[in-house]
Amino acid sequence: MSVETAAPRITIAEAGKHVGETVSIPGWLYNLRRSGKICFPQLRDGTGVIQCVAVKSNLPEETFEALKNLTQESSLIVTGKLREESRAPGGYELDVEQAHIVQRVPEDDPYPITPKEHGTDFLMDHRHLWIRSRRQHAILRVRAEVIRAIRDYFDSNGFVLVDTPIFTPAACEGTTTLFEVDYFEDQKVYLTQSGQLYNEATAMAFGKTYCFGPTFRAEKSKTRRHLTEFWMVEPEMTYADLDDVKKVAEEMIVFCVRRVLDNRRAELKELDRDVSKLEAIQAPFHRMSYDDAVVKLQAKGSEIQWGGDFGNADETLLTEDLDRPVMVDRFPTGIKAFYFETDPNRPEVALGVDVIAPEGYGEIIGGGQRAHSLDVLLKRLEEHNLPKEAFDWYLDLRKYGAVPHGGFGMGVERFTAWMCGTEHIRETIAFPRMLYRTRP
RNA sequence: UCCUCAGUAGCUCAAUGGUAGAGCAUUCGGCUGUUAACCGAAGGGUUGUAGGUUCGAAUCCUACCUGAGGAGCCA
Repeated sequence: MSVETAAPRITIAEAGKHVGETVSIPGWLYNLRRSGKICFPQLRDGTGVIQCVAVKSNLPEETFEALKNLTQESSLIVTGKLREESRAPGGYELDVEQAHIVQRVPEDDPYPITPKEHGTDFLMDHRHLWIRSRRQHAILRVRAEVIRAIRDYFDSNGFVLVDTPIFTPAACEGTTTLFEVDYFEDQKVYLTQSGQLYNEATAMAFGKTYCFGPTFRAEKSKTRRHLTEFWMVEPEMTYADLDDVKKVAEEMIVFCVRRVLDNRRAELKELDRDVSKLEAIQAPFHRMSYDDAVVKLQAKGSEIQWGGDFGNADETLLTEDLDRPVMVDRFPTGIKAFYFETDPNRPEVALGVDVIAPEGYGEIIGGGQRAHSLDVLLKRLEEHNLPKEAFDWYLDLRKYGAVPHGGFGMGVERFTAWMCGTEHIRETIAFPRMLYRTRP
């Protein structure tokens, strides 16, 4: 059963197509300005905000009084005629003829988030309401666009979506950063930190696959770039080498940036995002070896030595003079996970690649070519002190038709933060999970 | 885990060791074109918690709690 309205029901986003018509719009009171015998309720409905005009002399007494004294975020259905209006924010205005108040927010317990400024702690405590605000609303719409673009890219380029489990029996890579969960019969399982090992199995079955879902990292990282629960897309390709991985990463990023620019212009404007920075994201990206990156960083004053991993400041330094992402490859084997293929000409470097976004957004993609020889993998497990038995099924992939293959993982929130130009990753997911925050 | 900063009205913030303040929000009054409207008035406080110094503490000291920023860690 659908909700009854006095006139044909439309959304605010559709207002332009109904100028001159009498329509009903269900929504919530975003803000209200009034002046004696006229008032301007601003209605939001999730698709936009529209200013309404209620004039005392044109309305029944109780309708005007109800509107004039309405409280912020009260739910209501307004009915009236739409017209273009240059004075109204948004360009269209609705002359109220009827108003049905669905639920009035009581004034002794008013909506806590006013149009004025608030602090981080307060807003995070009210995250369930904060997502109604224009800025948060815009960010989450960009996120949805990013996710849709990612899916479209892989779906239309021969990748098959095969999702991997969230409960996993052991570490994919390291061991210390896993959330442990009680399973039946005193068993322990862990929340996935990457679907990659399973992706390697599915890619051997389908050729090209990807998984896309939540990922969990029990790292005690307290930075503006870390969540304990985040969404990651991970493609995996067979008969592919490091260059193939880099090419797909580059193509996918350009595709997603284009989609955001094409479809979420209004949201980027709401966020005051400098879109020229995003227009500049074109192939080819900058390409650089780890060796050259270390030299460049040292020249810029970094303390980094060959063999060390980049810090946050290093990533920013590396891209500060660049207008598009940089792909850094061939990292020291020692700082990469056990499953990376090594360079046949230089066993001391791994065939991994990080894609580092400009403007200080840091690593958005990590990936590379996987070791595909059984002997190499066995040796590597030993070097990393990992139990061979836990990886028996994974090692099967090297016994039964091993081929060169590779892939990468991209964090959706970091990518969205980059698109939106947000300071902190916590705004790019509806209900962020962080080191010291799991509510609401 | 470490470093730094912060905690005062529902919110954002003021207040030389000496009477607890403003704006917004709420309530009441005014205004027929407002743009985070404006004008007038009212209500609203155990200054994060527990100790200590002092004639006197929001202010100084100690511990703890909470939060923020950063470091480390980080596929």
